[in-house]
Amino acid sequence: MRNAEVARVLYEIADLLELQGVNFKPNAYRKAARSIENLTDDIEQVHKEDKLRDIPGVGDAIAKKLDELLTTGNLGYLEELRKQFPPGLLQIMAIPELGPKTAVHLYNELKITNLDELKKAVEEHRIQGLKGFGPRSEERILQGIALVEGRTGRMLLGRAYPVAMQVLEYVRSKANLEKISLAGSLRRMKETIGDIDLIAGSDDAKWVMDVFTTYPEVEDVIMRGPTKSSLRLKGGLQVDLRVVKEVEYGAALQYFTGSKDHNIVLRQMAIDKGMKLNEYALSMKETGAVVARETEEDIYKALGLEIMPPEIRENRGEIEASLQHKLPKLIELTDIMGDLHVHTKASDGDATMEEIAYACKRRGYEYVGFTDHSKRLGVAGGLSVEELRGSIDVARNVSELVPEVRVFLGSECEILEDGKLDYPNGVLKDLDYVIGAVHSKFNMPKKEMTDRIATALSNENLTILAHPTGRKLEQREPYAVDVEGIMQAAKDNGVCLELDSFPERLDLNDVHCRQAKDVGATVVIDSDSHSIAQLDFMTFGVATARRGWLEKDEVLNTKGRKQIEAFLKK
DNA sequence: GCCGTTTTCGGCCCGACTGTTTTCAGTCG
Repeated sequence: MRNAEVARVLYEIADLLELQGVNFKPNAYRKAARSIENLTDDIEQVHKEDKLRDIPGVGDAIAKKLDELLTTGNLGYLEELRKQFPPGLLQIMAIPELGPKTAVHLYNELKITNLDELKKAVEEHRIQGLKGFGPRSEERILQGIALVEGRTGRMLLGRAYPVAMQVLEYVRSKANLEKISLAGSLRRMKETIGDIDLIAGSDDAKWVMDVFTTYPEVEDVIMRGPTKSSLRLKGGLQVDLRVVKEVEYGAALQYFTGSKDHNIVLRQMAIDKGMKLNEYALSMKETGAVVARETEEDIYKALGLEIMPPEIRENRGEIEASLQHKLPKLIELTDIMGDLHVHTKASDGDATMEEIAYACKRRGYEYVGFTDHSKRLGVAGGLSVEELRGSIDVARNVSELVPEVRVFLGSECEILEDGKLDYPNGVLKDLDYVIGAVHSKFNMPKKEMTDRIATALSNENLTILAHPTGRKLEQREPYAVDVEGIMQAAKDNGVCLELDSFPERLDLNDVHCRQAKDVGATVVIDSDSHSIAQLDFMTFGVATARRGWLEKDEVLNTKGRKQIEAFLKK
């Protein structure tokens, strides 16, 4: 069972306990679930080593339940909880502004057990009669149902980020604001986000709110208060803006950037110093005297910490590292010297090598690597051996046309079921480098998939392992594979692990990057772009690498042209 | 249900907004 699956079970228990109306237990289960999601190790391995109790938030009771779950694949406790409420209530709880209390209330009073029955009850105006509900409630519920039914889940970082930057720039310029920033999971560059959080510091909050709520792309103003407003944009994204006084900007930015777990530790540190930390300031508990608030730096400093980049504020050891002055110096987008996974018109991309080479020159890249698909991937225009040989000449010509950018010719070569590559070694050795990729037979058992990839890694022509787990966010689970074993094998064979920057992929993910760092395997961050515009996806790959604590030296394509030439020649 | 240089019980982050309340509960982040 994967960590994410185990976490999902605990989240469901938390929701069901919340329906029961018990206190504190739901949060205890959620904390344990988050820890397991963030775990670098495989939960099954932790279980095998009898170390479940070492996971933060896992005590005797939850450890016992995990043991049952991981041993039998089932959990009696969850089955029992499920019997107490109809499953539809969890869906009702997914409606915004409708929580466990209301869900149970509707169930007890009107015997409403799912979204359809709720919709019917609203349409027949049976909700209005209940205590605490009016006509407005019915309207909100109806909107909420439509939202839940049309919802695909969380929004990909790569989709939300450009939208958020547009809103931010609009408010910044129109309201003439200096102090405005992304906050929340988007500022931390999580791979998926729930909604867009913005924070502004201004002594004229009303004016800022006027500007914000009249953003041209607004579908619906969900709420509008003096310091906090929420919009739903035409694309369905929700944007929240919180305005605080100018002097409070740093405190608010820190607070609303999170993560929740990071802030809980910070607040505890404040309490230990006789202080209190909230969105307005770090202040003395007794007197209320302000200790720090204007900048994030001031707040971290007053707590005895070095400030850390938003991407690592997840309570995964960054606070300890800060205390010991051992924070990593994270890789930055400007460290990237080239892109080694780019598709062209020859397979399923939509630009020519020449067009892409010029685009790379404009970006200041020193090199680019073209890696069209291999023959087996017919659906994506995989190249025959003859076509591949032909593209070697094209690449040479482009290299002469655009001398500022060194052009490498590689292949995104299928790793077949037996671990062999899709071209004979005699062909592969004529390329500058080879990226191996799994695009077929995702359902192989773990051992077989691991052997398949390990075989490919041992091929002397392989340079990079593409998107190592094959997951696609909101679409496809990663295939079953021993990730740590693969990382070790990659390191031993001198093969780099790719961090594919495509928004659906981000594979390796942040936790895997951290694992690669621990193992000592080299990571290469690629855009996997199929168009010129997609070269920009590099931003999200670098952000994910930063979330995984990677530093410049741990990433292959921070090296300059000469070093890469030497590396690929080996 | 978890956790502990204020330990084995008694806490658990805390403030803003909404709707329908005539003072607040529920929800959210």
